[in-house]
Amino acid sequence: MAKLAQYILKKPVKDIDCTTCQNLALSSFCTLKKDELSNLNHHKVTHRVKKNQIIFHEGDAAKGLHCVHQGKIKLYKTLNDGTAQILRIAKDGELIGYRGLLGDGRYIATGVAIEESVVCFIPKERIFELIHNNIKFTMELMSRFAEDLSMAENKSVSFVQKDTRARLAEALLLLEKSFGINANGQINIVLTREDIASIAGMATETAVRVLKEWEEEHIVLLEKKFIKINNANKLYSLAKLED
Amino acid sequence: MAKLAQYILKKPVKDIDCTTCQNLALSSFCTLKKDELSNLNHHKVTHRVKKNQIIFHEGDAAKGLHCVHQGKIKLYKTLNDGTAQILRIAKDGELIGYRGLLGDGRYIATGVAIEESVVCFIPKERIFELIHNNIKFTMELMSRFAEDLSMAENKSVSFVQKDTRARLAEALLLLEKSFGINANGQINIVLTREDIASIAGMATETAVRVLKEWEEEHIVLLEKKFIKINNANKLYSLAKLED
DNA sequence: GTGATTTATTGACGGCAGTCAAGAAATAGA
DNA sequence: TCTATTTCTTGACTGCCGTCAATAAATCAC
Repeated sequence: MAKLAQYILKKPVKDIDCTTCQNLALSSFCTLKKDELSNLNHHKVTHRVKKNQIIFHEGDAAKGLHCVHQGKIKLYKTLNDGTAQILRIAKDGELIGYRGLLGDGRYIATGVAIEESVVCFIPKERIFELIHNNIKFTMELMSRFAEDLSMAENKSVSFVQKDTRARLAEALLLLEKSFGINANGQINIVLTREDIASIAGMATETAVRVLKEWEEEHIVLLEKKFIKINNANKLYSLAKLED
Repeated sequence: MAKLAQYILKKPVKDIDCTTCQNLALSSFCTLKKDELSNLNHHKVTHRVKKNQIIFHEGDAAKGLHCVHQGKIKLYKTLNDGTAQILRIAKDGELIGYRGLLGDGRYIATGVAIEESVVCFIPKERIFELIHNNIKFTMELMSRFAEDLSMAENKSVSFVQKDTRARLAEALLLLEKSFGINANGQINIVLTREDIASIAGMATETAVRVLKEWEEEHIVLLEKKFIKINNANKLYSLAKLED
């Protein structure tokens, strides 16, 4: 795995305003009232993070949550044997680290930027304030949990019941759905083969082999690190998603 | 799989009172005030359900949530190919079906009694009322989600990274922790081998074989459907839980 | 640009665990 | 109780996919 920058370089960014944030509609903060938004804006700190920089560590005390302003943040758990398992990859407008606010107050995963990103930090006191005062926000946050939970459960069912091909097909379709496609029709995210394998829960070599096989069958088109899905229907049936 | 009784027999039970419920301290409702509790009591309906009776179906519109007063309720998802995957087994004092309250308002799993049980139903209107009026209850419910989420994520990591032995060891330890032991030191729950295999994410035959192997090594002691953990340390190391 | 490091690819090999099948044991239903 | 059904157990077989190893390609750091 790539060398990771261990600490956030303190590079606060000044010119981002929550009240006019481009991601507002996408984010959980869309439930906030005007004054709550300006309060949020006043207390948030924006950082520019470089590729491979860690934003928070699994097990660290959670001092607040982070909102991805721009970029992509990989969330993963590390196992005893050193291997990592990717839980999800957050994109613009998404909150990360919010699970650390509950329970034992520690982050349950590590967040690392997989590309240069801009992330806003919001102290947990402000979030608790919002939870207490804004029921819409609370419900929104709860829905977020429920959604994550559904995803996690579906994932664990897939992991245990499906073979590697089905899991990889599912992963590719999910990535396309989540990150969209670029001008060339390719899935709009750059991942290493190792990351793709981790998302789909398999060995890197297996991911490489299956991708190659699918390229030969014109199901996908590979160009450098970009993947284009040529035959989504075929992938759907391989993923055994719906009947 | 056993034949399932498809509908709840309407056998309301009258003599259960939320305000004096034995499970109150264990349940999320411990956050409720006196008047909220009596209101809850007034609106809840208690049912006695028999073994193999379904309480709610995956995909059904959720009309409320259910609180297990006594018994054990298995929650599982059914896949396209008809195989089932157990998500968890709820016991006294636990809420089930609460995920149906958010998102698309449908139950995401099927709940079936694995032993004769008593379950209270609470209409979702009452729950929403509580969420709006009692921040402690809301936070409690959110913590519940967070905990479920952690469990689900740990599970999917286990499923993908660990071999069958580790998963089965983990499952047994979790069952003992969750359901305790009876007078004979056995895990206090009766499950079929098929259920155990489903919880641990493996074929029934594999679960049978590994259990037998462990019995020969005196790690567990099998007696009918009861399992006694003889060597928890060994199971811990097999499960590769902590370092 | 150039060397060092990381990432991707390919092949060979082997074992874990799933599937199928068939019989025994246990449980449920009448 | 007796029969039917379900559940458990065991064996045989197979193949998926993980691991190891070696090289090529790409990327990074300076």
